[in-house]
Amino acid sequence: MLECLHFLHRLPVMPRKTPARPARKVAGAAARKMTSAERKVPADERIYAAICDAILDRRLPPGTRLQEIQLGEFFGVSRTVAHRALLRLAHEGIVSLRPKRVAVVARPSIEETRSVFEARRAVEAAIVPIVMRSVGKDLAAELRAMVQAEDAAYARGDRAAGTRLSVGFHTRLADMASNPVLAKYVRELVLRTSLIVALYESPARAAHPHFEHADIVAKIAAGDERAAARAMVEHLEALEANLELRASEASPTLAAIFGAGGVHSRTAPPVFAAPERR
Amino acid sequence: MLECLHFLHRLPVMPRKTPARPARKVAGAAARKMTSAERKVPADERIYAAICDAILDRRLPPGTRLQEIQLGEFFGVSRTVAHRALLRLAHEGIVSLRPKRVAVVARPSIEETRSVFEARRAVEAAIVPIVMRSVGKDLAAELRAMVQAEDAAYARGDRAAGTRLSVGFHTRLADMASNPVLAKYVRELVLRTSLIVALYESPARAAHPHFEHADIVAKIAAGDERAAARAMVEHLEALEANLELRASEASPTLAAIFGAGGVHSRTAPPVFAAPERR
DNA sequence: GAGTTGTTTCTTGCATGCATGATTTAGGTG
DNA sequence: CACCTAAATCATGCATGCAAGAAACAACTC
Repeated sequence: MLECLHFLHRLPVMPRKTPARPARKVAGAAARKMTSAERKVPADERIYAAICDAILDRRLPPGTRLQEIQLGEFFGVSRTVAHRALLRLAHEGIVSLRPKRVAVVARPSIEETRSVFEARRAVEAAIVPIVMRSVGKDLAAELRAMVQAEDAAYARGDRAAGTRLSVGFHTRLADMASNPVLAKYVRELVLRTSLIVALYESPARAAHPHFEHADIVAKIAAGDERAAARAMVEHLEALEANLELRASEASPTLAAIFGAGGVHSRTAPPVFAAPERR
Repeated sequence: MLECLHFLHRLPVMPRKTPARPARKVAGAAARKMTSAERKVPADERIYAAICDAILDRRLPPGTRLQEIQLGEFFGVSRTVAHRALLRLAHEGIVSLRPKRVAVVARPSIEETRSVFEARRAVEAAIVPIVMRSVGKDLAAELRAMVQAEDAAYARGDRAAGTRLSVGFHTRLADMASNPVLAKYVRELVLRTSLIVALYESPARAAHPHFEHADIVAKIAAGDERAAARAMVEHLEALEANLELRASEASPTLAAIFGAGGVHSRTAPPVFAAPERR
């Protein structure tokens, strides 16, 4: 029952205290393996973060079903807590949560894609000059280092690391603006972008590593606010242009999906839960 | 116990079904007074909307305590539902929700104020050209009408209506961009601005009605994207500049607050719950 | 009398039970 | 054999009970 949550390889899977009352503080040898960090961070935060991580790393594709009982069991908490995490994800447009229906990882529509990129251009273009005004050489150096690490990752073929660093570039830049509001928006939009890319990424793009981050950093270092902001906008436009926004394989006949493989029974789903049928 | 929720003058106060099971559909003459609209809109949405409305109308000042049981009773639902509404408000920075503590309407700090206005400039300046590109004469006319209504309200001294229309100008403009993401951000930021204004509004500002909305519309109609966006930025800057960002009366000695009036007992709080003490 | 400590009274955090509605499965019919 | 229908199963929505923690109150000491 837990095996379909492989995308969350978070170790601290507490064995779900006995059906009786958890006896929170009494805690024998069973529940005491809790890092101090985990004790402080509320459980719903952990679930939220785990799902975000999984989405950013593309381990959790759009359409995946997220049952609250399952999630709760995995993290050793009740449905209530899992539900809270899902609720927050739903507010941020990362999971789709319709009443009485199983929560699923969102599948952003084409329209939504347009909106998300438009918003990213607005927010991130604004962030660039803010960072430039408030920041010293040291941060420029940090950015340069990040870009180098990213390029190195792509160069050695480590796409996973490359993606992570690429995401890191945007979020770190956002953090540098010292504006929690804007930083939150960027994080949210980056997550949604991750879903979008998972759905619509053009296969051609693999061969198309982008040096645009380096370009942005260079323009930031050069001190030309206008040029730097424009570089950011163009980078995001390129990213969007590289998508193949065809009307996502809406429901390509179940046969086409499961054709060769044989249909799995409900009680033994594939490693990744099957994408939501519709 | 309910009397301190006067700011929510929402009529449908269901008398909280009997302590026994609600028997949802059976519903005698008691619970059947439910508009079809109310039946569809989930209860937590209604609570959320009611609180937002109250904040926008300045009926609900920063620091007001929002107990979930109280809220739940008022709307005829359980703590669970009220809690969900509070959770959402907390995500949007409108209420402050620290663990094990009563939720209170947020009191944005000075730093936060800066962030909110910076974000508004970024988002709303971006919205202006988007609207200009996608919109026909009819919408320009609608904007003009809104501004006229607003000015009229201020002219006749109806500040409540003026504020409402002023808020409406920003949110309607945001809606015109046909971008749900950006529209959501604007709604959120406008709400937070409302709290900020409630905290820091300079008394001088009452005498300072702003014709800047009219200016923005004029520049939009004129078709100069750059000028229009700049007008929006300047409008927001003026708004921020008009605040008196002194370190909010942190804790002006209890005596100063309750000095003349005599202290109310806990069971009979003043009409508006006293601002959170700290 | 001011400050501090102990006690009482709230209020929230979380888990769970029941009911509703969705989804799936099985069965029946043209 | 496809399509529709009915029953069973499953997952969530909501209310509530219990425990932990905070706030308010009271008493006590210096």
